[in-house]
Amino acid sequence: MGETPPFLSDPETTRESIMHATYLALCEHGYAGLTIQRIGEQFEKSKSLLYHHYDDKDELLLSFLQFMLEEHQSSVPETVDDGADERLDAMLDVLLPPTLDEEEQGFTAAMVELRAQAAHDQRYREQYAEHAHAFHEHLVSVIEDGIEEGVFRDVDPDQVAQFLGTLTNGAMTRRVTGGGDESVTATRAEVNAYIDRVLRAGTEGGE
Amino acid sequence: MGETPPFLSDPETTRESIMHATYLALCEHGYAGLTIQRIGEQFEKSKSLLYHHYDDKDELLLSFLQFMLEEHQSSVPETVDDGADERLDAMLDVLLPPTLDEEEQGFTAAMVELRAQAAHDQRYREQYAEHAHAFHEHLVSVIEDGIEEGVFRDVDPDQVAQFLGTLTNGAMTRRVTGGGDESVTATRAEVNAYIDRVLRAGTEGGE
DNA sequence: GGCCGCTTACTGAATATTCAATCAGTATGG
DNA sequence: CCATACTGATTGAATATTCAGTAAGCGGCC
Repeated sequence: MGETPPFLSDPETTRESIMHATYLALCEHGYAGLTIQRIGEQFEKSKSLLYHHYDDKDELLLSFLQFMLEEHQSSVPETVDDGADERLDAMLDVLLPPTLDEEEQGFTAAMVELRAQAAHDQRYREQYAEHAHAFHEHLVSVIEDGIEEGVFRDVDPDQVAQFLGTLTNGAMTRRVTGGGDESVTATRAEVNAYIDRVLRAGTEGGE
Repeated sequence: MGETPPFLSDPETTRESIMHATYLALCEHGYAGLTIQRIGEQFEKSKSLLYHHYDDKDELLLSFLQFMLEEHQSSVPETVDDGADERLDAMLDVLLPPTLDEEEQGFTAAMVELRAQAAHDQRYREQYAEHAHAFHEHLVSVIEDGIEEGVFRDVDPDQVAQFLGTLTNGAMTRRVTGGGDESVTATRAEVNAYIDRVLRAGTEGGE
């Protein structure tokens, strides 16, 4: 846990470097133990410099949340040349991989911890609502495409997208909070059953 | 937020009272802001008394986690006289209600925040793994019953239970972290589609 | 009954540590 | 020479935890 994720392995700006340090401190100590001191320890420059770039801890952490959400967003592929069913499959493969390497594990844990803050912090909630909305729209458009292409049934794209979003959220959380990888592999397998039976058009109820 | 939940409205022992105070402090300040001082503020007796009943903050919070998990467990119904499909439906109605009152909202938020700690604290992870296992077994037995009764297809009970567990986890998290109630109502509706098409036996692919 | 000794529940003040944040001051580069 | 990047020392508040001491219940025992 706490490995350098590839996306910021060599930060170019000081602010990026601070985001990097914050990430490492979060992985090591958890959100509740995330202090300016500990961020400073992971930071190659001095602790006081943090206050030169951010007004206070609050602003730093909110920036960090945005930073992480952007990173997460950019990890979901946006293929366009494939069919809708293949695009959906590709998304689910990225969102529900059978295992995670240490790096991905740390990132996922960080995301789960950050997300939980939204339960009592409205600004975090707003950030997540925005982020979830973008992801939702992405899913909706893939499903709509599938319906137009005739590979998906005439389902309610919004409803299906919420369903899949909930599922991927749950899998992400579960994996790093006691569920283990097997909870995700089983979920992934059953999602396929769902897609085949509920979503996919074709010879109705094809066994 | 921070209403007294019915399950500990009038604590009988001092330790129960401390759990109550901890719950209120968690609702008000979040896990990261959960200090002994603030627990003491919600507690009718003195702050130092906390150390008479618990070795340190760590032990208090771990006890609190167990306490909350037990409460959560007891909120899921265990009907026996109904058919398996009705029992499953009843469980999902409890786990994915269309809305939450303020009390339930606070409880859910607290559970989500606590759970996230498991991402970097192994003891929390162990507690959750145990809790999740019990819930999983409960689901499995309902599904197995359904298969025996002939109301469910011959699915893999373990896989389906993981799927539904992931789903309910995700819904719980999502609702209080920016998804809102509509994400859950949509999910609930689509779970019905899943149950009808994938799980339920009978006139195959019944529209 | 009434006093004793022991345990348990409880308190308020005090401790050392850690926290976020400030600030005066030093480089450095255009 | 001015702005920006940066540092080390420092402040005061908040932190977890301790501790000496009070109050109250309780079983025995003269």
